[in-house]
Amino acid sequence: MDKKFDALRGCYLFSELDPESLRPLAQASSKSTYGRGKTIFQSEDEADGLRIILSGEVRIWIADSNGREFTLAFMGPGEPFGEIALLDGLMRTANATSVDKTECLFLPTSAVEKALAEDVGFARHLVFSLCETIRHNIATINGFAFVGLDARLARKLHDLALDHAEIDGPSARFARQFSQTDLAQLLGVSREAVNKQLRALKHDGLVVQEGGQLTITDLPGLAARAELAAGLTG
Amino acid sequence: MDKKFDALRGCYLFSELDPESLRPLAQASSKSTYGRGKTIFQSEDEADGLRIILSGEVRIWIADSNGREFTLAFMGPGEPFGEIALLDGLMRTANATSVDKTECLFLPTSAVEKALAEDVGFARHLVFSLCETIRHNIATINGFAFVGLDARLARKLHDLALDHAEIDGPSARFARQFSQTDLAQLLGVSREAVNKQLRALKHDGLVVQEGGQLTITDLPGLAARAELAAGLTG
DNA sequence: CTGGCCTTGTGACCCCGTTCACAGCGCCGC
DNA sequence: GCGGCGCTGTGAACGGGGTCACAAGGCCAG
Repeated sequence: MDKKFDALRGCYLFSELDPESLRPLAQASSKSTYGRGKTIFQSEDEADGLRIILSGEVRIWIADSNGREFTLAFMGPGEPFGEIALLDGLMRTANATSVDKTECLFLPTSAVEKALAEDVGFARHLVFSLCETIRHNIATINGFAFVGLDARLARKLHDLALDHAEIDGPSARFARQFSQTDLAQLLGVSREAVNKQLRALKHDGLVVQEGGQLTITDLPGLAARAELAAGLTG
Repeated sequence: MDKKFDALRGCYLFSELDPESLRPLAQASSKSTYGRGKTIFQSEDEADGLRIILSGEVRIWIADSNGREFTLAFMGPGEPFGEIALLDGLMRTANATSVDKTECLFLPTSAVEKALAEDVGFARHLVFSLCETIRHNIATINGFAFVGLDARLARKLHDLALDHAEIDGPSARFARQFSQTDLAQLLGVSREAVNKQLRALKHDGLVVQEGGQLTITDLPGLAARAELAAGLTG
């Protein structure tokens, strides 16, 4: 089980925990593997523990009663998820689904509580993670309240590029495909509306589409279109 | 300075802290009073500490570059605010303004850090507070992404009633006036749009307006209109 | 009392995003 | 190879919310 131990040690959440405390934590944890598009947990479930992504990608999303979906975040290797319901003991706030085949390390509630009690560093990192989530959500609210779809799409593409693309000067090539439906669900609008805005971005030479693959050709231009300074001030 | 001590002791944030640890914390804190509509801190300021409302009301809000405002929350006595930037060390996420004359207890960063180190209960309460903020923000995002303005206004009035009104059977009388502009800023729409929806609510007998004072006459009806069950499921 | 100022009420007009309805394309499985 | 299925592209029609422009009432200060 040194694999689990190494996984924990490599995670920034535990970077300040000494190896002796880490060993039992590794033993209490378990690895689970999910196929493409599998449900990890659902909104309103009861919390069972904390998960850390080892490989793959997880989508965190909410839905309405008609099946419309809004994705709050895509999370990647090294990132923890499922902390909120675990920490406050209430129902899950959102759904979590694997995008591709993904591996997670699962820490049951009891193990997390033990780690929290023993390790201030772990607790602090979890708090940072919560704060990051809040800042991300406020940015989302800002977008809904203040920003037109044109700038919102530009901003989202810009953000996605920083996380999911290899940047080469002014251009960025995505490591994976984001469909127009993916983008629509990230922005809370219809797929057709995204299509229309993408057409505008292509027309203005900010992105190109080669073989179904979207590539950003002018990252600074996108940032300008996103009015990155505006709307964040207050 | 027993006033500060009592104020801290009355706050649920410190409910598990023993009096001996509380005493120095009370000494490190200071009370500040703000007039109507005064700025407490601004978005992008550096964090200086944590505040707890003793009396009055504080509005937490963001704005865009054109001056349009969106209010994230109204906070009342006993509630802490300003934790986020304090905990992650980054700039403030929002503005805080006093609504009426309000008194706050101010705990500088150093005092909070000391309390965090000494008292697990305090840390846990702060974490609960963060989680509550996240749940509130997700509900807001849910509204933007899924819910029409009609239901969103109903939902917001329902929520406001629970916090700011005395409930009398199916009806609720607000303890203070919320102008249409207030509601518009809570919902992220124009004042005129709120006016139109209010007209519909009045027409359907869910609210009445007597002398500029809005009163809810049918709380269950409002809840139904809000489709409270829908949109939260996922 | 009177002049601002804030609030509510309301209509006209416009634009954007939604919904619905297709068409074409590429890929995978049988 | 053929038939689905998911993705992209596009257009028509509709509606909701934004913006602009007023009018009217209440309240406070001078």
